[in-house]
Amino acid sequence: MATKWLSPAEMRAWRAYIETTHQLQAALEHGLTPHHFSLGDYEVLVLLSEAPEGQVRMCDLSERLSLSPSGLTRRLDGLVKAGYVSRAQCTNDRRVTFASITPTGLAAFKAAVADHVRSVRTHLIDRLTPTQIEALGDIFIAVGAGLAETPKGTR
Amino acid sequence: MATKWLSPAEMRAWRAYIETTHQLQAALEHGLTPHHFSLGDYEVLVLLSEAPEGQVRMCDLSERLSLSPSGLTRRLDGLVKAGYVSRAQCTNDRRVTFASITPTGLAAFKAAVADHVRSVRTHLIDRLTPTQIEALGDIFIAVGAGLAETPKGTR
DNA sequence: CGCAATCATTTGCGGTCGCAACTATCGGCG
DNA sequence: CGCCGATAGTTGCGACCGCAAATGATTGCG
Repeated sequence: MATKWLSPAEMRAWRAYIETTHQLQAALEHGLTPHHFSLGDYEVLVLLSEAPEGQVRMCDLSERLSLSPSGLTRRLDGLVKAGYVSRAQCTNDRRVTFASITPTGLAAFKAAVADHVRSVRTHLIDRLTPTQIEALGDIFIAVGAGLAETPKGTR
Repeated sequence: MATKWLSPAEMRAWRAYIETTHQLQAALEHGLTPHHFSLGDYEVLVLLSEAPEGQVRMCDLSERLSLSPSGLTRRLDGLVKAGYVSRAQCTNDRRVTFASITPTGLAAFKAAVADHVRSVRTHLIDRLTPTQIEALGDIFIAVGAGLAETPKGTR
């Protein structure tokens, strides 16, 4: 079967994406170090702080973070040890555990948000025109939709 | 100082990017498992196979891969153990070692390329219009340029 | 020339993550 | 009611990676 190669424009886009995405992640990670937690920890706090009761089932968290269950367990371990998150058993279904943000965690999160937003701006948003920002959203929503509809076996 | 928050469009782009990028990487990684190496290994082989003599200085490799020196050492360890890459001392400057692709490595790489390109197509390229592909390249080239010009201390 | 700063690479260490296996719990169907 | 399969979470294990320190080699300046 003949392979359909990438055109120059496709190659350019693909390489730019692959080469830059790691650097961008590292830069954002670095921007959070003064606050003593990682980008992954930050994302947990984002989701918890947005949740109605400040708590989310582990199961749902791992899916929304694209993290394996064990990965989430360990990430929570760190946040619990830091006092930012606590675990709460669900009385209704005793299999499920809620991750719940503590007042300390919420305070730490609020203290970090401004820095992080500034970081996202300087490294990503402010580099782009409004048209490009629109396109960026469109592109990754389309790609995400494609990944979501792919059967899990084929992943 | 007042924090400038993200507009809805900016938030949409940022979230779509962050949430999708991990999944995309995982999907591409998964597509290489039948060939018994990781996306990181694959990227090493790409750079080596493109190099004039099939060899690149460790130093240059680590920079082009956005990998720490130690990370590259370990990644090469694996590739050397697999027989895909060999280390060669530079006679001119005995500090440097070249990573050099072996015939076995080249064969394994060539066997994987078609699968990988197909994977990139199905998960990314074929989801986008030509206009979006152009925009994707522009966007990450701009972001990459911004990251490159940032002083290292600020990273 | 000779010493100090620099550079290229490796190693020890700790942290993060995924997979597979295990435990505990729930739900449905006979 | 009782069992089987599915679901939620944790743990053992191994892989990968970054930082800091160590080693060996080179360069430059006095």
